[in-house]
Amino acid sequence: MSPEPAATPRKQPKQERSQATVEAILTATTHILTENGYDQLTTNRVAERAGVSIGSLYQYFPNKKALIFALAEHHANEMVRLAQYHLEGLNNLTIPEVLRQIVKAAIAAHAVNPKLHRVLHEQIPHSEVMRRLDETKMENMLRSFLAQRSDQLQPKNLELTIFMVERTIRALLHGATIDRPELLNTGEFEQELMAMLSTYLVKR
Amino acid sequence: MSPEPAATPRKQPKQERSQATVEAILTATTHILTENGYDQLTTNRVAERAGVSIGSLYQYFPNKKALIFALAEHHANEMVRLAQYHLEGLNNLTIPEVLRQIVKAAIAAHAVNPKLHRVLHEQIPHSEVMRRLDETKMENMLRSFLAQRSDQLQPKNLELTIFMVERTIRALLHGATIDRPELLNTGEFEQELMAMLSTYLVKR
DNA sequence: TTACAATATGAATGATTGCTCACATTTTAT
DNA sequence: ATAAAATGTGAGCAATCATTCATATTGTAA
Repeated sequence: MSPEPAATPRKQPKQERSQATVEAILTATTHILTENGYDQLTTNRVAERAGVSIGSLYQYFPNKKALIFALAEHHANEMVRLAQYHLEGLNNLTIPEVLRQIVKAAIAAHAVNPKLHRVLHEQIPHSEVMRRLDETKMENMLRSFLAQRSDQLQPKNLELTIFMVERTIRALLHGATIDRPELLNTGEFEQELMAMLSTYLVKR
Repeated sequence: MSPEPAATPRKQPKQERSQATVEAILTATTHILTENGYDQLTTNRVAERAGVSIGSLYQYFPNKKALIFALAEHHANEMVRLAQYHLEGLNNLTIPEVLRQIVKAAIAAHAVNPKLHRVLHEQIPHSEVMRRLDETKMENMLRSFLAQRSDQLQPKNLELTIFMVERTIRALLHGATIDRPELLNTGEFEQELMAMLSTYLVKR
């Protein structure tokens, strides 16, 4: 990023002020999206709801797309962060055990802000970039887990397997979050999803 | 959300002439969407490309949303039609055999117009109604297939199973169509998807 | 205090675009 | 042939909305 002077970092009150502005803008965007939907999202309305002038908004976001992208990125990062937290220290587990943890992690990740998640995915025109936000990190995590256990794996083609498993988990969690939220409370859904992946992946 | 405007065609075309107009409009919409994308889709441009006046467009579609919905509906119907064609006379097959046919049917359905399918799903804000277009019929077909063979089924909860299988097939076909089109040529993808569902569903 | 930088303001603009409507043309029915 | 119905036309209205910019306020450093 910008070149840092090698001095003691000191809190810049200016920074705080503008930091608060940026946060207010992102929060307002979230609220308008979840409460009113994408077609009610105008930059002027965001500014108003954030208690900030429209000029300030354009001081931190060059345009509306950038604002939405920043929000989507933030949300994706939160989801990944939470998932990673659930996936620490899985080194000595078997494939079924790993899968159970991965499913649990995905469930937790989708609980970050389901309403926002829904709007982000079903109302907002997705750019190429945006579509890849969640995807890549999950694929990498899966790759490292599965590659370590390739001797226990039944399917031959690792990359295809990663693709299938990642998409399956994401689609089912996504679908449940949006259309069958009641499934997320019972352990049954978790159990069956894990079972499906498990019976497919493990050598018998 | 804002109150939805009527999505029903304004006028039922009686003469051949108007039938041709409607088709020209839908075709033009398809072309603009696939060649230029959703944010280039203006009603005036559609009319121009269709070789028809803007007034004529509004004679058959009350508003832009209705135009898009009509196109989405038409496309979904085509997909279902093609799928059903692949799914006739499966009465005496085993679950794995049925699954193979279902996967084949889904592949065929996604080949109807992949570019349009992509744009429809990733660039266009989806209404509640639109999201359900493909879903329901596929679920019903699955229900009838699986219910007939419940004695061979390993999972207990039929409705949950239908949900999982339908979403899994759709997500993987959708994902492959959009992000990994090369997978659709090899039989490997078909084989593995079938294998995953099969090992999960069938009693051992 | 003073000078400067960072941050905030919001009325105004400019461009886009969905959609209407008064009227013209073509087809059908009698 | 004539009326009525169906269909077609496109200039222009009206509203929306992203974005700008000239100006004001606030904080920092000397």
